[in-house]
Amino acid sequence: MNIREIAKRARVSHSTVSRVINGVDTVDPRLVRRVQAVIQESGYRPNFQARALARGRTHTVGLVVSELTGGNPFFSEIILYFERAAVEHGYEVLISFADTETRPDHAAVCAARMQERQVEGIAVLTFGMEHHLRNFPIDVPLVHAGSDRDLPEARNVRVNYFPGFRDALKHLADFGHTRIGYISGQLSWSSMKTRYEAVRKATKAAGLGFDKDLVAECAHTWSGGAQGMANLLNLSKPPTAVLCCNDVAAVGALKTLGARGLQAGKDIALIGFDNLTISQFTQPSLSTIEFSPKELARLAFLALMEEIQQTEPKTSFEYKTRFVLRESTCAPRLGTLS
Amino acid sequence: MNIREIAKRARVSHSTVSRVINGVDTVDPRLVRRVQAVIQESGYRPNFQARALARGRTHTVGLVVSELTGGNPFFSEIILYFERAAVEHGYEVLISFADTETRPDHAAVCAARMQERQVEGIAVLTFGMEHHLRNFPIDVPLVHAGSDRDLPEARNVRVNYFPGFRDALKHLADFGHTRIGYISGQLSWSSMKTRYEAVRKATKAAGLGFDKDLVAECAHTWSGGAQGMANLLNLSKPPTAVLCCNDVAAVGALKTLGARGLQAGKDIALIGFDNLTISQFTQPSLSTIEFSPKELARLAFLALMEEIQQTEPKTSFEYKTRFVLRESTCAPRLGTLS
DNA sequence: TTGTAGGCGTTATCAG
DNA sequence: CTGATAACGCCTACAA
Repeated sequence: MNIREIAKRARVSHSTVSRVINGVDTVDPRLVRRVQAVIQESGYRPNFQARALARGRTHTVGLVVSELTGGNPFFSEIILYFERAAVEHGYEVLISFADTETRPDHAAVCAARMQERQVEGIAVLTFGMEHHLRNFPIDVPLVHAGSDRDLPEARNVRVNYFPGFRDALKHLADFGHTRIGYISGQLSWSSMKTRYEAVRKATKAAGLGFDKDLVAECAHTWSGGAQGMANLLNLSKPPTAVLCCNDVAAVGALKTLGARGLQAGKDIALIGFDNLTISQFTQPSLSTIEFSPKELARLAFLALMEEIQQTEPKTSFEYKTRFVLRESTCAPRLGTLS
Repeated sequence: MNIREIAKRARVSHSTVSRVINGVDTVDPRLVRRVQAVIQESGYRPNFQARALARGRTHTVGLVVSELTGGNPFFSEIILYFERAAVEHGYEVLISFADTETRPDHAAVCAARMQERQVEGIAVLTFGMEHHLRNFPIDVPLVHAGSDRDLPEARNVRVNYFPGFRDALKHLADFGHTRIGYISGQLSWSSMKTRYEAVRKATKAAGLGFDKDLVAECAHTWSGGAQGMANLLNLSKPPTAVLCCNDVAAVGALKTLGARGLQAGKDIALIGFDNLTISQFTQPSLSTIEFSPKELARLAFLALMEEIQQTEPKTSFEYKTRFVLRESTCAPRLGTLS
């Protein structure tokens, strides 16, 4: 069933059918009705491929996220809200998971595949692996998110990690903590590097000394967090408070604490990052730093729209992190006991 | 940069270029080299839209999942593994989240949108809301997953809920439990209804009586689980063991237990469903029933391939649940104390 | 206001 | 083995 068939049945030319479909208002109302009736009863739907080919626009965008984080609800929500924003703007989204671990250039491969599909733009939200795209000339609009500065290679939704960490560290300093640990993701991920720097800066801003020995570099996963906390507790002088690079790692850290008979919010202060729904349901609930996938995904999509439409002047999109106080923090105890 | 431009530069017809691109082996090797050289240096990539139009195949499939579950890692992994299987077979995937809560027909709307995009098939993995598609004539191959029986309206990856629940209940019965609660998702979701029936059947199979009053029907979310457990504990005679419709709800239930000073695996037995990664990181770790998104997504994709290729005879895909023992179960205590 | 003709970038069917 | 030529389904001047 195509446009010509409809035309034949409605006894008009296929151009007229095309006009009706596209709401051109110079068509005789009687013809409009006749055509629409035929469309109705035949259940005809225009072929998007053909339309895209003719118009040169696909109304499709690509979204590349990191595969490592498959079990991390953060990315699940990124996808959800990105898709929602896209649909609201009449776009469809092609999804791809990049294996950033074993194949650093995989995100580029995914992006290239999408480009063949004529996507109008691509959001590469891998939070730290974007730089591998530089060597691949992708010539559709590209958007990243997560870096704290403007990127030379693509539009970026900047993330200001500082406010969240600043208030978190101020909170800990007020409690009297001086030995503050940090469970970091692998610093080869630029986003993890950026968070690390933000922690360092925030520590100093809180008037505390930053101690590299209290940084555990692990995978930013459930098990990575568990490992990181184990490493910190095994130090001869463990920290009295610990920040984590994300909530998933913080949940892993909680597990290690439990296994050693320690309790966050009582024996040690623990702070996560992301403010996932789960952080409300841990025991104790997790103080954390909000990094809303909903907001980020929305900003990323809007930035992508601007790139596609070449809007000028460009809006400067920035996401500001924010400290969320719950139950997992307390005054120093571990250090003072030992 | 299109196929004609390449043809001009390589001094051949565009048909020859097409042949080279598609690896037709009757082309003069010298021409092949000449064409490939031009393709190389120009960075030309074929236009998938045009190719799809000409071939009548898009090599694209759709995946519709439920939006409610946005914060649930289960769906994040479903998407990941479905995409992976698709890419392995040379397919790209269009993703959509259906708002199954407030718009029961939304999955159908999403599917219709995808159909306009000429997807070759659609997997609607909403686990319980599929029946709303019946009234929408979608005429591309459709696959569902989660029902325990073959569906009239679409191919289905059957899930056998029984083995998992049977072993779970046997385990509880061996401990001596007789009052076993169940935190169910809303029974308007057919998948929740099916799980409920499986629990009932398994309870009887374990030689126990099934008590409807010990079933709490809530949302299958973190907070739903918390609420469900609260409801059960508020009974005049609470259950000594509780099953949950999924792990996310079980984590919510753990939260309620903690708030009341109770401990799973000591004061009360708790069993989840899904075997999400997080179930290894709760405290105590969660005994659960494995419902692997990885395997399910893979089976769903394979079933979809069969539907698309109209393979005969059809493979009967069934996923069998399996009980996973961890630390959250114990002998009855709560009831015996009161 | 309507219809005719040409084009979007491919693939596929023919002669040659 | 190669190259015209005609689809694929739609949009859009341009002409009527």
